[in-house]
Amino acid sequence: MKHNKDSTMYIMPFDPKLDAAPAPQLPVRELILHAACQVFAHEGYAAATVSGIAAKAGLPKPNVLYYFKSKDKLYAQVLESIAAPYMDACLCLRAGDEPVEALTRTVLAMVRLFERQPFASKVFMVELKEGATRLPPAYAERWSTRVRDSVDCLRHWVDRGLLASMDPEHLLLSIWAIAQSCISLGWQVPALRGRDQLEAVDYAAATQTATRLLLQGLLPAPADIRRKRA
Amino acid sequence: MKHNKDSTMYIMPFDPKLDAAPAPQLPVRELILHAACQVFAHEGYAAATVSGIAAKAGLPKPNVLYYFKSKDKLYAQVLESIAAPYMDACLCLRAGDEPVEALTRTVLAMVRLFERQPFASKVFMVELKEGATRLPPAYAERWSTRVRDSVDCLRHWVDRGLLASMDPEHLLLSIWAIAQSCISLGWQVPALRGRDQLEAVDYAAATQTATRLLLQGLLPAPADIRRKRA
DNA sequence: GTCTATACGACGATAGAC
DNA sequence: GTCTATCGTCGTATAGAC
Repeated sequence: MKHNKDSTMYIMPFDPKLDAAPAPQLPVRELILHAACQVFAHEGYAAATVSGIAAKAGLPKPNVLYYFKSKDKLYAQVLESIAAPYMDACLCLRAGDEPVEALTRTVLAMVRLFERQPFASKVFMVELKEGATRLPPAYAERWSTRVRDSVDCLRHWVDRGLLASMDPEHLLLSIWAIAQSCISLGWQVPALRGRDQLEAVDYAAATQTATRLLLQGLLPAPADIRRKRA
Repeated sequence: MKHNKDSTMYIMPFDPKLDAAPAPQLPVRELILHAACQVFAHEGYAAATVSGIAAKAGLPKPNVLYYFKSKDKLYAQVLESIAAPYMDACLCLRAGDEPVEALTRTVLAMVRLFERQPFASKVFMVELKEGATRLPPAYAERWSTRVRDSVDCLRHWVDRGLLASMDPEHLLLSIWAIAQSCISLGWQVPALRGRDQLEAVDYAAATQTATRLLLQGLLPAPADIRRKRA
């Protein structure tokens, strides 16, 4: 174990709490996965390069391809190494649950994940939006069935009048989108705030905002009070 | 004007109504922009290639670079050629408006745009999420100021009690995200439906879903009725 | 304006010394 | 396991004939 031309980039999460444990000494394989996750998060799959990942990890390029045979497989491994928590966070609705409690729990779990693993979250959510086509088959299948379960659950709630009448598939997408949009100011849209102001996100506030926005829109309309402007 | 090796891909929108006018004879420049828009929408900026765009347009590769000097500039031109309607659709909130009416109008305008220009919409919305860094400076500045105006408008409404108490920046992002998520089943997430089922989206239903979801969550809570399960 | 041929670089991946 | 050198491919972009 030599490598490491530039000691300043040995492991460099923005915050000690961010993503995987920043243990000073990490098995090389984990080290590469960690670096790859950050690079894929920043650049996206297509724009990311093996050289860039190697540089981030402080290794020469061939070392990366020694552990993972190709860029494609490395990306798949990254996905596989992070997928599990997202299954539980994004797809934890069950027909027996109480809707408000279950949806609150979903939002909370998602935001928690975003907080602890911002890079992994970016990678996974982008992959989701692109159809999860690169998820290893085993995961993809489990993902699909659990998506169907969640959609069925939402439909069940809608049918029983526990939720407003909406298309359950759109609804599931919207839940993810809302949870994401409430924490994505840091990642995206510098037009909204100053330039490159990667300021600390208030995750507690994000959770509250997302939950509020989601629930009040999901519950059956109680009384349609529309206050007019003074 | 010769080119056009393969007449089957002269111009090939899935639907005659989709994106720019499918006029059988289009100025070459427009033809390229049209093809580029589709390719960028499908592959994203990084993965798209000049060859691919040329093929889509039925032209040899250098012709594309004759009209637009580089891939970068071509992309910028695509953005510039489509940006205007999105300024009006995404950022049409004014402090004097009635919130419910204004927000309904926003959702309607966005979904309309998605319906008429699915490719352009994909390109623009992705660019937005990446920080709009490639928008030509002139547009970027106008975009920023109008974003600030809309955020101020939302804040104004929140302060006056016309909307629930929420962070206005998150709120603006969420509005866009909800509108998008209600029409994005076609583009994304084949895991939700069958494989590659690019079925026709019901845009009227999407509008209704998004509006319903958004408004009921935005309005000040009238009475917090929570129906328990039977 | 149109198009063939090609320059040039970057990237993914491999060979093979240590 | 680690790393230097390098190969083949494909990308953007250009030269220059028609």
